[in-house]
Amino acid sequence: MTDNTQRPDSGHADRTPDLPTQYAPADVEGPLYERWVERGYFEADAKSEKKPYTIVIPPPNVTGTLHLGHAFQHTLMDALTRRKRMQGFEALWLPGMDHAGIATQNKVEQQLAEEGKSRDDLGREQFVERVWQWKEEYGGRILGQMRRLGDGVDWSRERFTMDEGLSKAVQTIFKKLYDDELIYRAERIINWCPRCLTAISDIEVEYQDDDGELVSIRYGEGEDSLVVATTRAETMLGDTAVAVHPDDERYAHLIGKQIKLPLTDRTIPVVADTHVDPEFGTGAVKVTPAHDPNDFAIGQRHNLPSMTIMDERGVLTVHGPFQGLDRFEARSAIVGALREQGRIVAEKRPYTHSVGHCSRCKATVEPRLSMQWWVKVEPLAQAAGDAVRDGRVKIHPEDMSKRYFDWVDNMHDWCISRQLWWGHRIPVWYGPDGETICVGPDEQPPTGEGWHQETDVLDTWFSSGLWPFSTLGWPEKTPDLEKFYATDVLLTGHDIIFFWVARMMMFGLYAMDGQAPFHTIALTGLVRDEHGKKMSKSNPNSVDPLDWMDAYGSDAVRFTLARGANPGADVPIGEDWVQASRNFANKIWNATRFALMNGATVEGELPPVEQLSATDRWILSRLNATIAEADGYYDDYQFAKLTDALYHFAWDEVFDWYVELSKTTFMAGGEPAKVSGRVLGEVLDVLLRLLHPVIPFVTETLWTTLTGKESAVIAAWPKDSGFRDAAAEQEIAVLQQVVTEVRRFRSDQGLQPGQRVPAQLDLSGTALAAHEGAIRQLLRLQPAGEGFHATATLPVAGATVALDLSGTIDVEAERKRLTKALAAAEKDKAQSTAKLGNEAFLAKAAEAAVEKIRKRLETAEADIERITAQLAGLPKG
RNA sequence: GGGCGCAUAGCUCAGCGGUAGAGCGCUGCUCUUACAAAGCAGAUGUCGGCGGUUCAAAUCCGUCUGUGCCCACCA
Repeated sequence: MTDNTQRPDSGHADRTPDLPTQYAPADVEGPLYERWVERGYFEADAKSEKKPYTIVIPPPNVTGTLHLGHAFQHTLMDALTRRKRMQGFEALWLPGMDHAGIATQNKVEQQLAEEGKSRDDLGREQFVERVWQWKEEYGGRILGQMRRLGDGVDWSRERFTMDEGLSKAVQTIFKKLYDDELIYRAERIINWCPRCLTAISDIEVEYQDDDGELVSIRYGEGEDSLVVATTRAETMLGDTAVAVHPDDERYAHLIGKQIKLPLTDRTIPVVADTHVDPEFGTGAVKVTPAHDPNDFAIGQRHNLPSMTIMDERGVLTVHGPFQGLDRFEARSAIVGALREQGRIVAEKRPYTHSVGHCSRCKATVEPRLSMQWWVKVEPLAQAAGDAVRDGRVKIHPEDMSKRYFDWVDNMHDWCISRQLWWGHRIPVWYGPDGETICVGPDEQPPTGEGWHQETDVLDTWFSSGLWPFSTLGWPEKTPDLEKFYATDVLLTGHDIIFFWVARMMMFGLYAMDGQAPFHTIALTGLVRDEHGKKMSKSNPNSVDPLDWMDAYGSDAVRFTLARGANPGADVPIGEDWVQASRNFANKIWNATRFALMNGATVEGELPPVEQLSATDRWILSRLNATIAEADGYYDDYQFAKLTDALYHFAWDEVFDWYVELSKTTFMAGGEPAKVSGRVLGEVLDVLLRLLHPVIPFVTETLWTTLTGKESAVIAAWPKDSGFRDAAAEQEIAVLQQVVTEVRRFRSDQGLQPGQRVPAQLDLSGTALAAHEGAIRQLLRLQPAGEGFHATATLPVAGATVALDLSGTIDVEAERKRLTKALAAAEKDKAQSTAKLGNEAFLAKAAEAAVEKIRKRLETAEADIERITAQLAGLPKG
């Protein structure tokens, strides 16, 4: 099956794996993915007997392309579903896209603008038609990129929020909410984007500190005057009052009076309102009910009229010299005019204050009084909060739930109408006599003279709020809905808790009779650059993950992202780290090549324990412990710890030690080599399966080559056999200690790694007798022949290694080394003695801790004795 | 203005009461029966400052400083 990786000159003739010496991801990844899809591995079966495991994808915008944030979340979701599939669940990862109202409409409008046209030139129907065309032609590029990443989604269930079925879901729930009086229409101050020409919800407003200027303007004349401060001078033309605090003595004489509004022929009242902070500015506030949410509230309390002075594009409409000016032009013009009249008392510039911007186009939001549709959020939000409070839905990591509660417990009604054309049109019809009818999906809209449908569409988050069940067929009781709802995990960035997560909770609980849409909400951080800085399109640090996938393979990108995934925390990623991951993939690749060249196999039963060497028992013990560890991390969404554990087990233990030790066995041949081959086969088989959910491509290639089986995608998940062998682990730990210590000596002595040295090994104080051959091999030690003269004797962990360096020994280096070792041992002894002399410690510390210290003391004392003797035996310098 | 979080090796981060860890980077030696995208060995930290609790504190408490994020109707 790896014919695409074969090279004619790939070496040994006997049992040659068809693997080149370097892993070349590009050759493998594309074809593998398409094969998986063709074989239907990712298609879930609603009729299956298996337990379901469901994740719905946070639907990317149709306009979107894959960025690192997607790659990150997709990697984790893919790993979760792939593992569950291997564990025998009916795993469904459902893909799809969001129609993304404003974003998409803007895109197509831009396109039209290039043709010199506007949406009005086309008219609503044609424009919407055009958007659909755009979608067919350019939309959904991200879907191809998801294939590239390796996302194991069920393409047969791909959904789009504007699909017929999903539109029906929207209409159904709208009708239900309307009938339950949870949807209503009202005139309020809303956030208006003068560029997109639509209302937007509170959370679609991004606040940022902008430089403005705070001007103080004198209103009224003489005695009957006061000074107000504002950053929005242009709105003064719409002022209908000035407000002061009721207890503010400075203005007590003015309350209730009318004062002259400059630049107009109007007079406005001075009202008393506790909202005013007497400490701030002059303690007097101009009140513009139609253009400021606070002022609107004041207006309501005092029955003030609202005067709208701008049109939907932010152009002044009041008669007079300022008519036709844009709001920003008007601001400076009006300040200029006031200055001429001597009414500007003070100016402060720049004055930094927080200004709202449209999250879509960054235009400054204009508070605007208008008629909109609202969801009455209170009962829904209550239920959404309770579901988490009573533990039916878990938020992971847990401290993120505070944010969730803060939001759902203080939610304002949700403005759901948008003055756009692209989206779900509100299913309400207005009659000639002022009637309003909400039309359900199975009802006929009213016909006849004078009836017309609401022109507004719904906020795009309205339909995405239905995503966990609309995609499964709701409102029909489909087998999918039956089988796969509620979903298991919602995995998404903490930045859309409010936009999306809370809304799905509200709608899910409401539509599905109190059954929450997911059991667990796993919140991830945001992807950052290698210095922890935010990546954004406007920053040069922004990276296209496709570039990295081209250079290092999808697996490398995936592994890097998973490795950075500490729950809820932001993920820094840099190209160096992707390289490191690629190196890891290459390492596994070569280790598997080595194994195959030495007869590693998965054929037959594992040999019984009696036939296994300590080395074999050690690695199998560690292997099973690693399975258990990996399972724990997978279950807890601890991807950083998971990948770290597998990385170190694979590289440090299997590749650096087990494979190295097994070389001796393989060279010797015979039955032990066979046993080792079977064990190595087992270790790699399991390891590759453990890694497969995170790095599916390399592991698939290697695993199928190793096992000859169809695919790792449908392989069984490894099970911890429970086999542990503490004695073997201890034995190998001692072996490692001996080898490392002697290597350090060799290195200190300046010996070249390959240089053979005659040596005598005394392993009688250890359990390492059986490993002498391996130790000699790892340390390049020759048998001590005729005339052997030990120039250095190294005592390590009960073993003694005597080396003959035939007078070439560097006495000074050795003295230095020994002195250092002696100091370390003495420090250890001192610390341990102190500890053991501490009665409070002995009384309170755990038995194991005390035992550990005793052992340390023992070792230290033995070391001091040996090292002292060695130092004494060194020739004088 | 409120809330939350973070300060540990040059960089990015684990550890969260019992001898300071990882990856990358750095130094030296190496083509050694897979892998130089590698191997072996090595160096590097008063765990942000100051107090406190404890036999024992990077780890718990207080406080200060720096820094990041979220929320809020700062005219």
